[in-house]
Amino acid sequence: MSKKKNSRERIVAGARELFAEKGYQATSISEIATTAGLSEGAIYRYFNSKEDLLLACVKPALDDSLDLIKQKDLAVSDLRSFTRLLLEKRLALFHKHYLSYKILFTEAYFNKDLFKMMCETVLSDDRLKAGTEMILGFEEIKRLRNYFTIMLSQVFALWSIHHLRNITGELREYLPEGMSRVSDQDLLDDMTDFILYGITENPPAGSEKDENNGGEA
Amino acid sequence: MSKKKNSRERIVAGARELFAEKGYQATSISEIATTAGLSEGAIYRYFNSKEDLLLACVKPALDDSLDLIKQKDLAVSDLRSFTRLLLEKRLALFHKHYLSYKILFTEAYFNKDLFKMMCETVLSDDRLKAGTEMILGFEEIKRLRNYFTIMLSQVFALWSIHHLRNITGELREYLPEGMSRVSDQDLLDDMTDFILYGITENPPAGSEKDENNGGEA
Amino acid sequence: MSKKKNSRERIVAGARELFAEKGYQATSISEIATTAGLSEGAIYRYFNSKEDLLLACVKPALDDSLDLIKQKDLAVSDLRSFTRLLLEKRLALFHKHYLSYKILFTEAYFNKDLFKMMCETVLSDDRLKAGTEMILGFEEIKRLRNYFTIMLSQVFALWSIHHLRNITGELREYLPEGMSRVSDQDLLDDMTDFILYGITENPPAGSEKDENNGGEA
Amino acid sequence: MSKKKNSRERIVAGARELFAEKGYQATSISEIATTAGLSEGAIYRYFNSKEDLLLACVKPALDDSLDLIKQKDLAVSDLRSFTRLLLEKRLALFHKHYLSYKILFTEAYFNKDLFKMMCETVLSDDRLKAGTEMILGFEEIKRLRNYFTIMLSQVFALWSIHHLRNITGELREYLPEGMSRVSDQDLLDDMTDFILYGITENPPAGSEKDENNGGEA
DNA sequence: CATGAATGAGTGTTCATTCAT
DNA sequence: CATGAATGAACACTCATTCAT
Repeated sequence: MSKKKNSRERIVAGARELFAEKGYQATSISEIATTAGLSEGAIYRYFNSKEDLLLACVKPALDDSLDLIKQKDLAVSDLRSFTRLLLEKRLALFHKHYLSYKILFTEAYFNKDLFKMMCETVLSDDRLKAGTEMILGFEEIKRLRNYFTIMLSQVFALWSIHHLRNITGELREYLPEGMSRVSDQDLLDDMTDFILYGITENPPAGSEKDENNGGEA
Repeated sequence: MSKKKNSRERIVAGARELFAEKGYQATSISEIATTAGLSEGAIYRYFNSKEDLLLACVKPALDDSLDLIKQKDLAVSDLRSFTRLLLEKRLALFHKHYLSYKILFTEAYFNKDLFKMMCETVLSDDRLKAGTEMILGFEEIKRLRNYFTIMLSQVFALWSIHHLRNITGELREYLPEGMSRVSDQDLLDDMTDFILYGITENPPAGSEKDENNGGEA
Repeated sequence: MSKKKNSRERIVAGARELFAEKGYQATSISEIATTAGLSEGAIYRYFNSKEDLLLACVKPALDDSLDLIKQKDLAVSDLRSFTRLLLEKRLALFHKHYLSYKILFTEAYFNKDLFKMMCETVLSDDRLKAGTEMILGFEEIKRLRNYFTIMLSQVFALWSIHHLRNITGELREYLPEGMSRVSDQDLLDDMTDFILYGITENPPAGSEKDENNGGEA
Repeated sequence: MSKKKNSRERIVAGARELFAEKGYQATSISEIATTAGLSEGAIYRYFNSKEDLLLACVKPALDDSLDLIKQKDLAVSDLRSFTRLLLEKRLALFHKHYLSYKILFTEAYFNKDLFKMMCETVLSDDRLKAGTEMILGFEEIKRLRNYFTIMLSQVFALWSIHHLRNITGELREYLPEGMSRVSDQDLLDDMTDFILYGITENPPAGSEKDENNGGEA
C-alpha cells in the first residue's frame, strides 16, 4: 500500500511539475511516466485518463482554497487586519500550490471540467455568502459598488506579482536590472495599504505595518 | 495581390479566433484552413509554420500596445487624469485585441518566442523609462516603493475584470445572479479612484463624478 | 480443492459468457477476472494463456458433441426416426452449449487451435464412418450423391434457426412483426419433414403428427 | 482523382482480404496500410475510423444483395425454376462477394453498425414483401408454416457448403479424402431438388435438371 | 492460493509538414 | 496561387502477461 501510494504521489507530483512547466497538451504521458520512474501503462492503474490526472494535480490546491474563508481566524474586527489576513492567506496558498495555480490559470479556460472544478470551489455559494457577510460589517468601505469584482481582481493582481517574482530568471534579460525583490511581508503590507488607501493617501496613524510581525507561510 | 492579402488576413483572423477559443495546441492547421476557406497546403504559402502563424496572430496587438505610452496625449498634468487615461488606453486595447490578449496570457508562458515578443514589447527599455519619468513628476504618490509592480498588477486586474465580463455566459451557472454589468466608463472611474484612494478614502471633492455608496452585486 | 475447482469453473463460466457476448478479442482478462470475482493474476493459476482459456470454454461442448453419434439410441430402424433423432440431439446440444457454439462458429475460423479442436471432433474418422454406415442402411434415400454435404449443411441451417430464435430481441426492430416462435417439437417435426420430403411433397400418411397447412409468419 | 480512387480501392480491397483472413479485431491499420502500399496516416484520409473501413468493405456486397430479389428475371412461373434461380443468384453473390460475406457472418454479431446494415439490407420490408408475394403464388407448397424461416436457413446452408468448399485446403488434414468437389451446377440442382422434394422423393418426371444449362457467375 | 502493481509492445488515431500537380 | 494526397512521428490508451509479496 505504501508502495502504491508512493507511485500515485510520484505521478501526480511529476505531472504537476510538467503541466505547469510545459502546459497540459504539450506534456505527454510518456514523459510523466519517465519522471515518475514508471512505464506508461502504469499511469493508467491510478488514473483513467490524462484529464483525470490533470484534475488530480489541481485538486489539493482547490481543497485548500476552499478552506480559506471558512477558517475562524478570519473573524477579525478591523478592516485592515481582515484585508491583510485575506491577502496573506491567499499568498500562502499561492506559495504552497504555486504549480497548481499556474496550471489552473492557464488550462481552466480550455478544459470544461477544470473550469467547473475551479468555479465550484472559488465561486461556491458558501464562500460568497460568507465573504459578503464579513464585508458588510465594515463601515469604512466607502465604495462598495464593485467591491466583489475589485477584490476578485486583486487576487489576480496578487497572483501576477507572485508569478512575476517566480519567473524573475526568465525575465532578467528583458528587465533593466531585475524587479525589486520584495519580501512577502512587505508585499502584503504594501498591498493592504494600496487596497485600503490607494497610492496617494497615507494610512491613518497607528494602523501601520509595524504592528504586523506575525508568522507567514 | 489583393486576393493574396485577403487570404493571409482570412487565415490570421480565423486562426486568432480558433487559438483564443480552443487554445493553440488544440487547434489544427486543417481547421484553420477550413475556416479560411483554403486548403491545408495553402497556409504554408503565407506562414512557415504553425508557430509563425501564432506570432502573426498576436503581432498587431503588441504593436498597438507598444504605441500606448508613447502617445503625446498621455502627457496630462494631474495624476488622476494620467491614471485614468492609462487605464482607458489599456481597456481600449483589451477591447480591440481581446482575442490576441487571451492568446497571449494563456500561451506566452509556454512558447518561448511568444514570451520573448511579449516581453520585448511590454518591458522595453523605452517604455519603462518613459513611464518612470512620467510618474516621477507626480508628488501625490506617497508610496513609490512598489509602484511599478503595483501598476503592472493592476493591468492584470483590469484584464481579469474585462475577461470575466466577457465570459459571463459561461459563469452564469456558478455565480449567484450574474456579475454586475458595469459600463466601461464606470469601471474606469471606479478603478481610478480605487488606485488613487483605495476602498476607504473618499476622493477629494470635485474629482469624482458621483457618490457611489450603493449596494453591491 | 473444492475451492480451486470452484474458481476454475467460475472463470470458465464467466469467460464463456463474455466471449460469446462480446467476442474473444474484445474480452479482456481483467473483465473475466472481475466476473469471476478474482484478480487478473489468479487466472494464470488455472490457465497458461487467454487462448488456453478459450479452448477450455469450448471443450465441454465438443466432448458432448463427440458422444452424439456414438450413442446406441441412434440405432433406430426407420429413416424418419433416425433423421429426427439426429436433429433432436443436435438441437439439444445447441440448447445446452449455446454459448460455446456461438464462440465456435465465430472464432474457430480465426483460431487455428480452436479450428483444429473442432475439426477433430466433428470430422473425426469414427464419426464419419459410423454416420456413413447408418445411412447406407436406408434404402429410401434416393439421392445420396451429396448426402453428407447436405446433412452437414442442415446442421448449420438448424443452428441458424436456433440462433435467430435466441436473438429475436435484437432483430425485432428489423423484422415486420417478430419471427414465428415455433416450439422445439414443431421445429424438429417440420425440419424432419422438410429434409425427407422437401416443401412440396406430403409425408406418407401416418408418419406425421399433424397436417400443417396454416398461414406463414 | 484516378490516383485517389486507386488508393481508396486498394485500401478497401486489402482490408477486406485481411478482415476475412484474420478477423476484424486481429487486423491492424498498420497491416492494412502496408498491404495498400501506404502509410497508416493515409488510411484516415479515406476513412474516419477502422469501423468505417469495415463497413465500406462490406457495403458493395450488401448493395448487390439488395438488388437480388428486385430483379425482374425472378418472375418465373414455376416453383422449381424460382427456387433454383434464387439459389443460383445467392450462390453467385457468395462467389462474387465471398470475402465480404465471410466478414459479415463472423463480425456482424459483434458490431452493432454492421449488424444494422446487414439487417436493413437482408430483412428490409421491400424484400420481405416481394418475396412473400412471389411465394404465395405457388400452390405446390404444402407446408408454409415456416417457409420463411426454412428458406432463410437454407441460405445459411448454402453458405456453409460454399464456405466449406473454399476452405477444403485447411480441412484436408481432417477429412478422410477431401470432400466431394461438386460443380456449382450440380450443387444447385441437388439443393433445388432437396428443397422441393427432400431426400426421399423423386422429382416429378420432366422437371429434372437437364433443362438447366443456363450460364452461371 | 491469490493479489495487484508493473511492464512493454501494441492499438487506433491525429497532425504539422511536404510536394507533385 | 492553390490543392490535397501522403508521410511519419507522435499521441493517449489497452492489455496479456509476469512476479514479488
